[in-house]
Amino acid sequence: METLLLDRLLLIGELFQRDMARAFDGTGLTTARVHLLWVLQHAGPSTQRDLARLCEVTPRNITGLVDGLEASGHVRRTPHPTDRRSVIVELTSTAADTMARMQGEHAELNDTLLAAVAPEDRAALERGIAAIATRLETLVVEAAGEEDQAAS
Amino acid sequence: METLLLDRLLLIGELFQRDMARAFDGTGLTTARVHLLWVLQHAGPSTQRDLARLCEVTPRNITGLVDGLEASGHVRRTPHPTDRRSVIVELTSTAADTMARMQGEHAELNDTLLAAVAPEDRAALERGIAAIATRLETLVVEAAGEEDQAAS
DNA sequence: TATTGTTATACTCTATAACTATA
DNA sequence: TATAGTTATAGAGTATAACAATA
Repeated sequence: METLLLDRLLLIGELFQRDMARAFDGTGLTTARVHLLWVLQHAGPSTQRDLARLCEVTPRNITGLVDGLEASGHVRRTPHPTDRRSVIVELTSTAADTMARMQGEHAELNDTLLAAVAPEDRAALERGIAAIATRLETLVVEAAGEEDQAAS
Repeated sequence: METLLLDRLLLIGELFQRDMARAFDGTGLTTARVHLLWVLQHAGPSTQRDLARLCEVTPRNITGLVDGLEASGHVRRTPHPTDRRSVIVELTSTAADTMARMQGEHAELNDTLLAAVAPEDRAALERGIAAIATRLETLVVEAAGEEDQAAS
């Protein structure tokens, strides 16, 4: 039985997750926490409310993740300069270094995987994956829209 | 800034998960439980120990997942014919129907996504993804091996 | 009155360790 | 003595709801 392209894509996603989880193992970091660090690195210092929106989770969840990351020394809570309700979360310098290193490894992995593809196939591969990602994103957005409609 | 191929692949993985989770929403099913159902559909009636190995999860975890799926009527526990320690888990007929339908939708999604790719790019895409999956699998296995060695 | 974050509570997934029944 | 599954316990991630402080 031939393997569907879809199954290979799912396998790739699983392998990524497993590899990431293994890389964090022993550091006290988890997938959810690294995701938050990643978002912080890209967005810069942010309120917890903004982090909740960017991560698409509840504010309550951000409280828990920030609690953990603060305890492990990866982030710092500072008061908002004008809004006393808000809290600004920012990476510590060691965490910023860690994230920069991770981004480097990420680019390196990208190159390693691309090197496994025959040079004459690369352009078509890039186009095909971009097309699939776009199509899938449309499908997911449509499905979510229908659900919202059904719920109202 | 150009998007890395790796980032698109990660995005595709996330979108799949989100779409799956949305599809189960309201049915009482979760990603972990559907995964177990999927394994059961492919392996046929199995002991919990075999399910633990196939899902790469602890036996304790299987107990919990089977408890939930039994309560929701998706699986049935029956005694092992010869080994009185063992339990055989099998899909109920309704769950078998559900899984067959899901497999159909899965193949349909595969076709839909492939249809978004230019016909002349498809062969190269298939080859490229297969090459990447193989390379990544090798990397993950190697990394796990090093870790095992370090732990001993 | 609306918003930000937290406390309270609960559920799922996951793990390890100890235990029971059986092989 | 080893194996299959469960109970006990624990921790992370997630959610909703109620609440305090502030806007």
